[in-house]
Amino acid sequence: MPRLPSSQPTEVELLILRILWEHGSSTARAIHNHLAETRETNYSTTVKMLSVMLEKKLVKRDETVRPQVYRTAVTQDRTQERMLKDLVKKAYDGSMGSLVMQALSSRKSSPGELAEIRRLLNELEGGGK
Amino acid sequence: MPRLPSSQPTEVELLILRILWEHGSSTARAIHNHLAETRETNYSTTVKMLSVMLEKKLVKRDETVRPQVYRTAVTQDRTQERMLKDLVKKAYDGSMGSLVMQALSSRKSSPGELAEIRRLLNELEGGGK
DNA sequence: AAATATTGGCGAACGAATTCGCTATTTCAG
DNA sequence: CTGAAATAGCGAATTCGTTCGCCAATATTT
Repeated sequence: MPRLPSSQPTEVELLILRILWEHGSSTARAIHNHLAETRETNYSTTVKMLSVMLEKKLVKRDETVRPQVYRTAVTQDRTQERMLKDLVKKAYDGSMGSLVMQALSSRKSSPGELAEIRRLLNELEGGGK
Repeated sequence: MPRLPSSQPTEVELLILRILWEHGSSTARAIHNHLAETRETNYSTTVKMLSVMLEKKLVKRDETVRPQVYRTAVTQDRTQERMLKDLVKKAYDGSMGSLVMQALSSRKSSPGELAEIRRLLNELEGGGK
């Protein structure tokens, strides 16, 4: 009757990771202050989440200093890639290509982004030969 | 102390939606048989999930026939788009472009897919003027 | 050093997601 | 028509994610 353990960072975990990616190593207090800008949350909750993330090895903690300092244990790239792959598997039947096409057509990317993508595309097709 | 109601189809809901998208309107039994190919699940569970999805308006039900027949109430495109947009917001800071770039570089798409994407890209840049 | 404030940690509580047992209803074979 | 088989529905149980209250430990202020 259970449910599978998610393997991907959850909603709040991701919020905290993003704060750490953006601001680098931080104390619980600093993390909480950033979090509190967006959501109504309690300091206790932040600390608890950090301890959960510590167990899941999503963050590491320097306990030699006071207050303790947290840093990420996963990179932003790898995390994004994992989540993306997961979405492709769950919703696009494994076809990354069809996801990309939908992404491009459904959303207007900026001209700069389009140029960037075109450059990447050239690289990929060139390298493939 | 709760958690927010997810707004996106959940794991199992998505599995059921995919079955319906692929096979069209189906009875609970037929849906269950497809589900059971992949996961160990009970007929009762399938029926329950369908009733939950009915409440959430993810599926509709024709009760005039016996056995009742379920069909989707959401399209695959819209669902994918929603989930994609959600991922972009949560993990890519809203930048669809950076998602696309990571998608293209991290995964080898087939040459056919790349050509298709290039075609789409031309169309987008052309149309933008 | 005592009082006060900040930091850290634990366990309880709640909703969401998923599961299934059990009962009721309907269908169908004989 | 009667009993067996399939279908439908309900409520309880379980896990995960998230929240917070409360207490302990540590640091800061007076």
